Amino acid sequence: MLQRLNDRTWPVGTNLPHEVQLAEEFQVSRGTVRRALESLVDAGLVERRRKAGTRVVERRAYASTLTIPIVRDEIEQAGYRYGYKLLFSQMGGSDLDTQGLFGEAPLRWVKCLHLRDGRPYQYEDRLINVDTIPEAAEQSFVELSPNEWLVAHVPYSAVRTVLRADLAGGEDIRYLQLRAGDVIFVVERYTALGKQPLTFVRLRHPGHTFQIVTEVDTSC
Amino acid sequence: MLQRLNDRTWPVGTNLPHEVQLAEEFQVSRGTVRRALESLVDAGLVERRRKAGTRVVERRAYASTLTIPIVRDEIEQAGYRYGYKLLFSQMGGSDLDTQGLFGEAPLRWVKCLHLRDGRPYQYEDRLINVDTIPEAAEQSFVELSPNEWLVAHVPYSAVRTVLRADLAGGEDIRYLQLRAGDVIFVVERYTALGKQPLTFVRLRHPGHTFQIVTEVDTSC
DNA sequence: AAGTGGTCTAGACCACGTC
DNA sequence: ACGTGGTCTAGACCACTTC
Repeated sequence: MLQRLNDRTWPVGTNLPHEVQLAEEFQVSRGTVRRALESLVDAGLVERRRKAGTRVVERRAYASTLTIPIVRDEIEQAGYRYGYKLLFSQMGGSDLDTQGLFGEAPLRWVKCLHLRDGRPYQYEDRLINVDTIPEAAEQSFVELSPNEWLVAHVPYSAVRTVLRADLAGGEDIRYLQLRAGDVIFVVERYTALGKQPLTFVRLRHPGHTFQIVTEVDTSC
Repeated sequence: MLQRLNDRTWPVGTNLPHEVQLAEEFQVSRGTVRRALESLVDAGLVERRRKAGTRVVERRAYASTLTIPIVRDEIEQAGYRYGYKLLFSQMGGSDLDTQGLFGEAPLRWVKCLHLRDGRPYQYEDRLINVDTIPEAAEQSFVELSPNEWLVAHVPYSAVRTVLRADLAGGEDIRYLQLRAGDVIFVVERYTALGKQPLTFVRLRHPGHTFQIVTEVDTSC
């Protein structure tokens, strides 16, 4: 079926035969046809609706998958030495614009720096909801970064990610050792478990050393 | 099962009971348990290996999905007016660094501009492999952008995406009407069908008006 | 070697949404 | 109303990989 989609035997807009017909044609059971069709849906190649049937769609979605990396692994796997420094930690307050995401919940506010071969790689500015993650109040984050601790311990179900480019500002210049006019790559991430807010983080990378690369291959 | 993962009845590192046991416990058939477990694998919550069993993993992968948008839709759905202008088109050559991705294949080289409410929104610099997409030689791309035409007509199976931040250079300043020192958000995308290269594109957006937002919710 | 997940079958019934 | 996809079952057998 994938081959027929790729060689445009079934071009965009076509309806495929229904499950029972496909099962007969390929001499397999309906269940097997279903699993195959489901994987085509997952790959974003067709869409299915009851009664309407299975339709070939334009290929655009499902291009790439972003991950929440452990910065340490990211750096070490690239063959560099990882370093970490806690810059700041307190309960409550923050100049981050959280747009009321956390309501009145008590927050832990942490700033830290991830280093690659001793040089600033990422400046992390984070808020943690102590209502939903009470253990976060006891963590010092002196040795272990919030990033690493959270990924290891706290499950989430919803993520919102924003990627953008920015110019280096005051804290970037100080912590990331940049100059005014330098470029910053910003990742903001907000995670929740169900409707409970967990954490919001703003990650700032020197633009000249950082990029996100994703690869996907859904080949035949 | 999702609930047990979220409330850490089954914490990271645990092995789940095997399929037959779960089937008995939840009073369903093994097939049903399997489908549920498969969706947990897709969500990146567990990993499974024969004989070794089903294991709870750290939650980091599978955060967000990037799409290959049709720029027109992206702009119009945000409530703006879309505009398009072909800047340049020829066969062969290019100053883009394609790192030998296309080998000796004949290429179509196109530059164009996507406008939002009359203002430059995205500067597109693209190479199309005419060996694998011969129809691309006949398209003028005067009315219809390569982006739109390709998404509608050409299936792909592999995508490589690079996201980064940059400073505005010569062409950005001219086409995107920016000033030296302004920030650019760059998306580079390379697509292929199997091992056949299809197209490489570099998209440049004014950094102050552009960001990528992705949301995922795998809630209970 | 044994135990786990992986694949397949044949059949039943359900539920949605288009016609 | 009816045709399509969606869900479930009970069972068989296979294939990998760890013990």
